[in-house]
Amino acid sequence: MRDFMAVTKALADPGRVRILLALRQGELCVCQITELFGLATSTISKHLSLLQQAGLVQSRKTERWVYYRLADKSAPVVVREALDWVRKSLGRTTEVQADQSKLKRILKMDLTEICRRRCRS
Amino acid sequence: MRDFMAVTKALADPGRVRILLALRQGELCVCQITELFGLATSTISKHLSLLQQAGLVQSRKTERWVYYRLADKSAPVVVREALDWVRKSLGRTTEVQADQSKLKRILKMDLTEICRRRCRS
DNA sequence: TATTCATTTCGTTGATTGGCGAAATAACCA
DNA sequence: TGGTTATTTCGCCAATCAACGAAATGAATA
Repeated sequence: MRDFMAVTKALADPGRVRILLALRQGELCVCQITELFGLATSTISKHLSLLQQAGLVQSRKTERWVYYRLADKSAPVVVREALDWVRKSLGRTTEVQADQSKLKRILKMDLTEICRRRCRS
Repeated sequence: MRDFMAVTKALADPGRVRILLALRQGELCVCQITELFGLATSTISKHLSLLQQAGLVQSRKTERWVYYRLADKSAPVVVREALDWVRKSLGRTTEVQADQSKLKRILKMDLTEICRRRCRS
């Protein structure tokens, strides 16, 4: 019950759900996600922390960046089914596809440039 | 997205999830659910209203009582899958089975007696 | 018609949550 | 070592939410 509620609470915010859907593309670093949604870095970091506590995402640190990715097949059943449900329910909505388009553009940019740009603004 | 978030927000409270699991037994009236969880009637009513708005439960009014039941097969896919996920994930946890035991005792009681008892306390 | 009774709605209170910027942390580079 | 840089943590504010009791609703009954 405890684990299940961690998952439902993590899914109860549209921003976090959109992060999960963005991660279908593959792993993303915090600054890319920040750029995608236009929120403060600290806000995104908090969301990611919550998603990770629920087991929905995993992270990996390389050089200066922390990459987040969706939980893999070794994750608990409740988590895998939650991710399947999210993908199936929202994968094709226009809102999410808009995120995907924007993300494609972001992925073409250089990581360091994204971060530098964000600091200026 | 809007509909999906209504469902996830509805599932983000343990009390509401326990209500859904209790309704596996079949339809229950508000006073029975109130008795089961020991919360104020107004609190339960609000939870049920939220669950209904999300499409997870349906209601039926008969004589003095309002009965709530789980959404049936005519419900949207996203709702049916949410209910399946909840049942599969939590159906056999000890916490939920405790609710079931208590519910069995409540179902043996007379409806009018449950309501009368609650008013006194 | 007036009353009773189950439920819903309303208004309030205390707790949780999402958002931000600033400070702390941790890893790389000069 | 000292300085940059990406991320996390902290402290704060505004908004949301769960819980309650009281008042309103609405249907059955006396």
